[in-house]
Order: sequence, then C-alpha cells, then structure tokens
Amino acid sequence: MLPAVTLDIHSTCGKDAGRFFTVTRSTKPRATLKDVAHEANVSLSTVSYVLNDNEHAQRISHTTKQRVRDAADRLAYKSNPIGRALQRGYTNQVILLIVTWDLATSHSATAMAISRAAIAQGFELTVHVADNDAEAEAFLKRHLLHNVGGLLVLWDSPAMRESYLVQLAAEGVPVVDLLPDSPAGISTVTPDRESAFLEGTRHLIKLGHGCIGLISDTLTRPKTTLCKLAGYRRALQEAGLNYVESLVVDVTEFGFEGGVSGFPRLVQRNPKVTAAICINDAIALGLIAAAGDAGRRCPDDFSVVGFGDSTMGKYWRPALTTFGLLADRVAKASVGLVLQQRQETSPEPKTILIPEELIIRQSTGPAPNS
Amino acid sequence: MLPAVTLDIHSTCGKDAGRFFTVTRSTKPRATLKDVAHEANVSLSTVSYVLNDNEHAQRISHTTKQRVRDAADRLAYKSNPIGRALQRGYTNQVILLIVTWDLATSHSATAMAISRAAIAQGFELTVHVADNDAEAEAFLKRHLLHNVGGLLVLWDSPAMRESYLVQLAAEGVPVVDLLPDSPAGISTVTPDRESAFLEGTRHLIKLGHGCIGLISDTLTRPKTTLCKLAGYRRALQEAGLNYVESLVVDVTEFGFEGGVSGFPRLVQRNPKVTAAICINDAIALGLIAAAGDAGRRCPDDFSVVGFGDSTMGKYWRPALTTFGLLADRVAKASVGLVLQQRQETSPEPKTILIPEELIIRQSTGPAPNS
DNA sequence: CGCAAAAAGTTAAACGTTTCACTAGGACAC
DNA sequence: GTGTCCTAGTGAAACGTTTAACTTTTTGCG
Repeated sequence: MLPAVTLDIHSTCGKDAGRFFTVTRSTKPRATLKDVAHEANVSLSTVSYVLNDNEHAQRISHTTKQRVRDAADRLAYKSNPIGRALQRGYTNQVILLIVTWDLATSHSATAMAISRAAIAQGFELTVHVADNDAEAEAFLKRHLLHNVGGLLVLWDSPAMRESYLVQLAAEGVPVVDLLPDSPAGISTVTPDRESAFLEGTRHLIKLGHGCIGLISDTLTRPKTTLCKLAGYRRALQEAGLNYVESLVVDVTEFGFEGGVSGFPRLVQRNPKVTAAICINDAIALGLIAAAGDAGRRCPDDFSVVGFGDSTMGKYWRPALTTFGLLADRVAKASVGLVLQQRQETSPEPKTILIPEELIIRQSTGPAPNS
Repeated sequence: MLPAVTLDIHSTCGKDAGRFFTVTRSTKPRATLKDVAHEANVSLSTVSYVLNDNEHAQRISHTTKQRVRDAADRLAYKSNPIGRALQRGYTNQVILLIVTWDLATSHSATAMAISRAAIAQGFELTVHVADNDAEAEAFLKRHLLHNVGGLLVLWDSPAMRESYLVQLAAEGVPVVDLLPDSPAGISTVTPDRESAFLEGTRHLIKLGHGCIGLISDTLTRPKTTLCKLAGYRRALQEAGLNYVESLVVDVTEFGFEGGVSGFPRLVQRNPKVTAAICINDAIALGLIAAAGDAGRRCPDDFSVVGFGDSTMGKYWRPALTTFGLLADRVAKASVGLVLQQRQETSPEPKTILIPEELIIRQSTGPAPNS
C-alpha cells in the first residue's frame, strides 16, 4: 500500500536505543461523520451542520445539537481536513517557497514568523526550500497550483519570478512576493529599505558627520540595494550635502570579509570620511574590525551603521547601530494579503512596505572633529 | 463560499503600488482525470493507471498509453493531491512542530534542513510554531492525527511530550523526537552531546589545561545539559583528573549575560582555572568578554570552547572554538526514520545520535603556565 | 377545520482519485 | 463447437466531507 523505500541512515545508534518498549499501532480507524451520525441517531448532514455551527445549524434543535456533540466527544471525532478540502475545493495551506543561496540570514526568522501569523489566521504553513531555480520550477510545475490557499515567495531571481508568479496569479492562486522588484501585477510585502537608509543617514548627519560612506553590493546591484542607495541620497540632499560617487564602495564579498576589504578603499578615496552606512550587518562588522586594525576606533574616530539586526551585531563590541526588521509585521501583512486576495475575484496588486526600526547602539557617535 | 475575514494591515503603501495592471483570475477549472479520459476516449480508470504507471499499467497497450499521455499534456493535467490523499488514506505531509521560547538558535536552521530532506524523499514539510504548551496542545488535538505522514517534534517540555507523543505513536502516526529525554517508545534523532563534550574537554586537556570549568544551565538541568556534563566527566576521568563540583558553574541567564556573570564566579571559586567549556556559544562569548574585562586575554591566558557554531562565534575576535551540528544529517536521519516507521506496522523505537564536529578556531590555546 | 408557513431534519450529489472486480473479444487447444 | 486463457481494458464503489434541495412534522391563524 505504502510505497517501498530504501533507507540509508549512517550514524551511531545510541546505547539505550530501543528499550524494547515497542509501540503497537492500533488499527482502529478514526471516527468519521458517519460514525458520529450513527452514534447520535441522526443523519450525516445534521452532524456536519452541528459540528460546523453553520447558519443552517440554527434550524436544528438544541437537544439534537447536544446529542450530536456528545456522540462526537464519545468517539473522539476530529474532522478530516482532506475530506473537507476535497469538497470545499480549497485548503487552508499556505506555501512559503524559499529559493536562495543564503539561508543563514533572516529568511528563517521570517519563515518562523510567517508560520505563526498563518496559524493565527487559521492557515497552516508549508515551507518549501529549493536549492536552485530548477528545483523550484519542478515544484511549481508538479505540486502546486492545486487547492493551495496561497503562495508566499522568497526567490532571489527576478526573472524566474516573472515567468512563474504571474501565471500562477492568473490561475487564481493568491501570490505574495517577499522581495522587491516583483513582476507587474504581483502583490509585494517587503521592508522599506529606502526609508531605513534615509533615517540611518539622517542619524549620522545629526551626529555631525559630513562625509558619509556607503558600503554596497557588487556592481550589478539588485533592487534591494538600489532602494537603500536612494534613501542615502535623499538624506544627503535634504541636508544640502553633495552626493559623491567615490563615497559609494562596492565590495565583491558579501559578508564580513567584504567589510574588511571595503574600509581601506573607502578611506583611501575619501580621506575625510568619518562614518559609513552598510547594506548589511556582516559588512558593517568587518568595517569596524578593519577600522580598528587601521587605528581608527569606533565610534570615537569612525561611526558605522549596519542593516538587519543580527545577533552578531547585538553582541559585538562596540554593539552595532543597525536596523531591525519587524518580521512579525512582514508575516502578518503577507498572510493578510493572501487572505484578502482569496476573497476578491480579481484582486488588485498591492505593495506593502514594512518600516524598519533604527536601533541605536554603540557604533555611532558624534563626528570626531566637531 | 470562502469564509469572510477582516483585515488589519497597518502599513504604508508604496507609491508604485497597484500599477493598474490587475490580474484577472481565470475561472476555468483545472483539468481532472475525467476530462483527460474524455479527451483520450478511454475510461477514467485507464487514465489513472497510465498516469501512475502502476503494475496494472502493463496491461495497457502502448498506443493507448500514448494517447492518454498526449491528452493529459494537451489539457495540462496535474494530479490533485487532495483527491489522491483522500482515496489513499495518507498524505506525504510531514509536520514539524516547534514549541520553544528560543527561536533564535539553531532550530530554524534545522527546520530548513528538514524541509530539504523531506522534499528529497518526496514529502512536503509543514512547520507549525507554537508559542506555548497550550497552543501546541490545541494544534495536536484539533488538526493533527489525520492522514499525516509523520510528525517531527522540537518541544522543550518533556512532560508535554510524554503525554502526547506516546498516544500519537500508538495511533499510528510516525513520531520522531528531536530532543533528548524522549518518552519511552518514541524514536529520537538528536545530536551526540556527550561525545561532543568528551571530545571538547579532551581537546583542552591535550593543550595542557588541568583545571577546566564547565559553564552550565540553571540548576534544574535538562537532559541536554546532563549529557554534556557526562561527556565532560568522562574526559576528566580518562585523563586521571578529579571532578570538582566548584568547577561547574550554573548561570541563571541563558545567553551572553550568563557568560559575563559566570566568569567571576568561576575564577573566584577556582583561582587556578585556565579554561572552560560552555553549553552554548552565547555563554562562551560572554565568558571571553568578561575574561578580557578582568585582564585575562583569550586564548593566551584563558581558553574557551563553545557549543553550536553560531555566526556570532565565527566572526568574534578571537574566533570561537565550538561544535557544529550537522543539521543535514539530523534532517536526513529524522525524515528517514519517519519513512521507516510508516512501513512497519509495529515499529521499534530507535535512537539515532548525530555526531557534532569540533571546529577549532582561535579561542583555545596552550595552557598559560605550561 | 383548512391552509400556509415555520421548524427540524434528511437525501443525495458532488469534490478527484484509486483499485478491486469484472467483461468483451480474440486466440488457442482439444 | 466448447472451454480456457490471455489481452486490453471498463464499471463502480470507496475515501470523508459539504450543501442545495427536498420532506416531514408541527404550529399559527383566520
């Protein structure tokens, strides 16, 4: 009945494994509506009405209701979601599709928050991690499309999203994209990177810094980085400061090492620079470390702002000033959007920006020569 | 048809939201087996046999098979997992239930790894995060028990696991526990904490340390901590060193601050101590920080070993010597166990221990006075 | 008393699949 | 010509729900 399978578990078996207390499976099948109906001496539909507490349930007498409920209790009846889904034509399952090379980052925290939010709205969250585009494609082609309550997508490649998400949305699946640069017509929930960098740069300006660097991605900047850059430029403009190309340093390595290599390049090109804002925390910490190695203490000689509120940054010394994403709000908003799209027959795509919170710690201070 | 819902999304709406490219839902329902049968001019059952490539499919001529497959392609038929699940009586859904107060740790990494492993075996992973025991209970009572392929559990409370998991297993749900101290009769996959601490303590002894502290949990030690303690004691015993009560320090705060407060207590009670092994990375980093504050540099004056291979520890200076869990192996083993239990009618509980890898970095060095 | 309308349920079809049991038609042997 | 076996399928029940449409009984009212 069940498909055959070959196992391949290479591992040591614990010494107290198999205490010879073997669980024997009870073969007694679970109670169904039919069983309850029989037990309560009513028809199957009556049981369904009572247990779902429908509008139709008002047409059923109180005594019968009680009899049904008692019977259900006696038989420990639990409704079978499969049967229900088949009849109703939809499930309460929301799928989170993650296609990305870097899982270490906040994605998993987002996933957990989404699970919570989904549960709160009566959904259940299925997480599908794909290692590459091909796997994700296979998944979408095969499994999906059927009866799913909604689809949330964390997919690095905009091209791939373009080719699949639009089609899915057209087929009636509520799709919400969690990264910017979404295809037209797809709803998006994403952190407000521009406002964050606006606020972060403002923070540095207010501290007296007049020459502020931006440590960025590789040259082929994704939309996420462009948003951050835009915020940075707006803050400079507001304050009447010039935007200088040389203050934006592109690092090729994405993490800590990127920050380490970025510092000398930034300082060499701009001797007067006293602060920098970085596109993520790891780069920021690398920058602090490299600055320290070069004899410039943070925050006395050099201020640094990160992005992402990593645990690393929290416990680093000096503790990192950074932006925390309100993962709960992202989760709530995206699940909410799915729900909303399920209701409407021709939903209008929405973009919801979730603000990031500036967390001021020790890595930013007054400009040294002020 | 769909349940009504009230939304409550408080957030700024992006300026380029709703580019007035509205996706209109095609109302055309998806093709079913029936449609394919009609298209190919065969009976419904024939289509089922062909598309599943059953043993019965051998009784069907090659030409008919091709006709069916062509028809399915033309209609873009995709099998409906709900219908299938209802008929078969089981799903390929594995549920990961996480009930814990600390989500920041490796749980989410494990979750992602399990998702991967599940997919590789043809399952899909549903993650259910519960904030407390009551929520988890509600979930198990309501949703679960039905048609689920398996249940993986990360639940802090052993008492709760005791009361639910055993019952579930008896009802035929393959249950795998991912924390130690499992109820009797439940299969477990868990890191081999004892061997890790054995190896970690050995590492310190080999470096010449003769007085090694252990920074532990609160006094009501969970099984996880007891395992670690056992490994520590075994290593001491092997080396002919005495086990001294005062070298084991219980900290009340679980994270970084715990390490900070633990250091003075350890040193005060044992002036000769030159190294410590900690039950997690955060405590270890706190310990290093506190040691530095007290004028004892790591690793020259004081060696520290952590547990968990956090990103923090990786980029800390000095980089932390710690243990990395092979999350992929945990995932593979646990999904494998679920599969295995599904096959057997009265499965024997197994305990699989996954080894942890000692990652030697900069926070451990030769004992100072050797 | 007679009729309408409300109250309290019941019947049966439908959702999409799987699979056991059956059959129509032909080939082959005797 | 009859019986047996094989090939290539078909028919129909079953899985557990939901729900539109119907029925039966009771009550209200003139």
